[in-house]
Amino acid sequence: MSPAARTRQAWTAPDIDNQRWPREMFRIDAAELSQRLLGRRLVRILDGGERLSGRIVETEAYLGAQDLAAHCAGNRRTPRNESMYGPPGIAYVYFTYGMHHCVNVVCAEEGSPAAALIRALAPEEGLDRMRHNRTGPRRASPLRDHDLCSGPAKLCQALAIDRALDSADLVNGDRLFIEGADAGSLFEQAEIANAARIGVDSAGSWAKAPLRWYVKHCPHVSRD
DNA sequence: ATGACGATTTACT
DNA sequence: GTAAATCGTCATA
Repeated sequence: MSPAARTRQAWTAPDIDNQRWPREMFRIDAAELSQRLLGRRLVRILDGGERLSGRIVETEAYLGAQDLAAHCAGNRRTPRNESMYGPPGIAYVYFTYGMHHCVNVVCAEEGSPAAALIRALAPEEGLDRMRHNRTGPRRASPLRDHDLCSGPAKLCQALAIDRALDSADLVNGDRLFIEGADAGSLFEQAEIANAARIGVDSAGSWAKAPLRWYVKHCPHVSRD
């Protein structure tokens, strides 16, 4: 389906190849990466080989030392956020609120902290396992598909992503990676919404910066 | 050693 | 709409 035709539909995943991203595709700034990730497939291979995946439909950019909403604001560097300073193409997984994990894709040059937060997926492979990971084996009514990965902590729970995957290499590793290596954006501008980031109200002037992107009319995003 | 906080989610009024 | 859950992490002492 052409991008133009897709704008008339509620949401259709764009065609992609199954090629993994090479390192150089991550050597870009976080805003660029955040947009380019949309439509690509995040793949998680569990111990034992089971494959879980979903299309990335919502992202946020955390730009670097100058970005007061970022964990690396003012070049703050601690054991927790060390991987933000690592080479492009690794994961930054952090733990927050005493119970949740979130996953970022580290980008830009090594030593220059920047990353794209993955905020939502349209789940593709392993939905039963995701449901189990999210709620356990028993539940009165099973979670609906659009409740599985519609938030940064939800998708980590669904895909079993935790601090063990912090700094995991998305280029050469075999536990977490991104597929769909065609160059450029997979969407027309009109198919993508751009808005302020979520949960960064205390970041002063940076709180309102439009650094969140999501696929319009997609039921799997965290919010519209 | 201590205290405050958090790139969230869920349940409840 | 509001509030609770829950604890690693970091700054301060």
